[in-house]
Amino acid sequence: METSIVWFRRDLRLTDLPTLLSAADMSARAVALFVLDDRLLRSAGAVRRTFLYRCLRELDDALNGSLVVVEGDPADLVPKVASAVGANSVHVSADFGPYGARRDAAVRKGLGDVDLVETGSPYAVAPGRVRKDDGTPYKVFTPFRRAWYDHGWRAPAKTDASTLKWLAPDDIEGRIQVPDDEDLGTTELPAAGEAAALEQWQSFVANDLTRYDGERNRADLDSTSRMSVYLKYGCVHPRTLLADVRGEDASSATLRSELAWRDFYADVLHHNPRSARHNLDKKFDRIDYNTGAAADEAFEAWREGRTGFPIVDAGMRQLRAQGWMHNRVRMITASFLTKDLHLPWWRGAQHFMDLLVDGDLASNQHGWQWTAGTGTDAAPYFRVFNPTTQGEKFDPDGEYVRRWIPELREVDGKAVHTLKAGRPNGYPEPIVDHKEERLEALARYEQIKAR
DNA sequence: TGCGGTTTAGG
DNA sequence: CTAAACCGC
Repeated sequence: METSIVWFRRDLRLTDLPTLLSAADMSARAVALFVLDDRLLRSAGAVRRTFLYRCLRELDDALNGSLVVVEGDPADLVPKVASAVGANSVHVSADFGPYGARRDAAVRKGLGDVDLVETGSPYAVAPGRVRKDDGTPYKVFTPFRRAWYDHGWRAPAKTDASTLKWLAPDDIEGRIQVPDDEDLGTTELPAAGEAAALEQWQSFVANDLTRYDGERNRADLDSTSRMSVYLKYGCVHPRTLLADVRGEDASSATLRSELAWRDFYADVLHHNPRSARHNLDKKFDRIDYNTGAAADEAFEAWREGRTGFPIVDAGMRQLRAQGWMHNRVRMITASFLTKDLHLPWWRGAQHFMDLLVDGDLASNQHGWQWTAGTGTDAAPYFRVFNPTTQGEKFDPDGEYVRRWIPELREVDGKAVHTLKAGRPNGYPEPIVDHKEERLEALARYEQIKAR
């Protein structure tokens, strides 16, 4: 009898299971396997580990308790489980990036005659598939999006895991319970799992989609889709979302475009694995960053939300409180770190990856590189966000700042952004002069441009 | 998903 | 005269 393993990676996609199973003719018996990968877990941060555990518990419920969880190195454990259950094949969604490729090679080696079958990707179009006519990858977003849209994608699979015959062998060595939640202090996370994802999505489409294009940049409104964390963990597939936003209205088009950014950055990282840690555009390797004790102190003030720039501090405090930050504010805080504090983007990107529950290597690192001006299709070097005018524009009544900075709660309206009447309750003076540091950033970019 | 200087519409 | 539109960096 045919026995297969469905190896769930970090993406716990229930959505596409029937498709991948029918494609593989896995009607007989299947083991649902998740490997708690030491190396990935350590780098994830407590917030993402805990959210992952919650997703796993939900998945286990959906599979009637037959999810097999083991802990360790996939290169050892996947072949071991395959051998224990006499599997003929292992099915896993495609991965990318330096670690994913190395891990796949190691797993494949251990499997011997057992097939390792890639059964899809957590993207509308898998990384590497959208290419120019000459076969090279796109380096600019807009033409990528056009080609991505022309390429198209199949309809989402229907979720019905209950029709599958899941095996839950008890004698698998190292099988463990999903770990308990870690202590997150007062951090509040969204509900985990596929049901929560679909509920949030349906509520967004019914109530907020029409306002999306006009209001998604407003930090003070809950006007974004909040899908990032569910996409990250595969609680929902982007094709499921795309199937619901096929309209020609501006909001549907903008939402599709945001999903195209996600696919674009995955594609960029797929073709340039080094760009997870290094400047994609090498000419920026020569740029002068601040270092030493004063730089570390500034970095600490940024991380803790006490830079004296209200919109920046509000964002950094929201990040700690929710493991999430509004996208517009991510750009503002990132611009501040790179262009006002003259610190390298990877220091900020690391902090975001430590705390963001939706932290995704491709989107995070390339979002940062976009702001820093070092990435593919990056913002031009002369574009420097002014934290005060950005605050006035995207938090016009100051509600967002007051929500996250208690010291400023008694300041009325948009005056919280300028604080001309003073800084109450010990809220700090600005740690830098934005006008000066903007010119300093332009001068440093000018330097590397010269040669 | 800039900024700042210049042009121009409108009163 | 003001503010929005325009435009080069």
